[in-house]
Amino acid sequence: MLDQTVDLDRTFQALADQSRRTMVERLTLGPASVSELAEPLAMSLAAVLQHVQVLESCGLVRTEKVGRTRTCRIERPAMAAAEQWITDRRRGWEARLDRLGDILNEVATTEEKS
Amino acid sequence: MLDQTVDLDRTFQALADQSRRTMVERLTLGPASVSELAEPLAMSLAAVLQHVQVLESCGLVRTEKVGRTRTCRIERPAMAAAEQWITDRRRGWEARLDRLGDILNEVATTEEKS
DNA sequence: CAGATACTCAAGGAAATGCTTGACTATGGC
DNA sequence: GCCATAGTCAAGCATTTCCTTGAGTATCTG
Repeated sequence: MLDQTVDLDRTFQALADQSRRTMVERLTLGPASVSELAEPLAMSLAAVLQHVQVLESCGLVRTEKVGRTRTCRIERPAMAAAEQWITDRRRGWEARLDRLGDILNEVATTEEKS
Repeated sequence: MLDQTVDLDRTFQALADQSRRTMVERLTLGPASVSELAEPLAMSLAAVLQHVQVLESCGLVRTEKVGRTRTCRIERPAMAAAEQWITDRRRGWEARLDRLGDILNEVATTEEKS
């Protein structure tokens, strides 16, 4: 629980790349091999592998090698952590706007009374 | 609508740094000056300014200079876009798990029948 | 066994990041 | 006017990122 900072760094960093997001999008449709992930991308297989390793190192993806092919699949928790951070911010900030609204209402009411 | 790719790149990239996330967290509590954002961070003001510029360039933050102080405030849409991308993935992937569940159920039912 | 497939590893290079320092410019307060 | 405050600009530097190429290594397929 202590290195959530580092994990979030890594996770957001991993998502900050269109190629990797494309891979993640593909993987939400189901597991895929490295070559399958590479297919829509204009880069060497070695490069794709490096991306897979980035996704793996932040826990967004888990891989397993069977025979000569490595199968990749999405891992929920990492994605959830990123989502959580954002929703937490939104919540805090919506709460603030609510309070602001309350204050404005109160001011309006007070004005009315006077 | 075409450069959503670039924007998402930038936005996730911006969030991939603890210092910037700290600033964003602070800003969800309300607007703040650059020095205020700098206060909890162990770095020069110039560095903080550079972070602010990153947050600004991806649209997460808007700033306005009045007198000698620059006030920063959060901008919803950029954050929402990042959140949206993640929730979209989750949805697609949950839908898939549902279909998978359906199939498993169907198989189970068929097995039962036979 | 031979050739094709599916990665894997290592080195290297261009560009981007995250800082620093030092010099400078506007404001604001007394 | 003078000094502190709040920020700005520009170099410069260490690291990291994203990709390449070239040379492997296993694992199928016929």
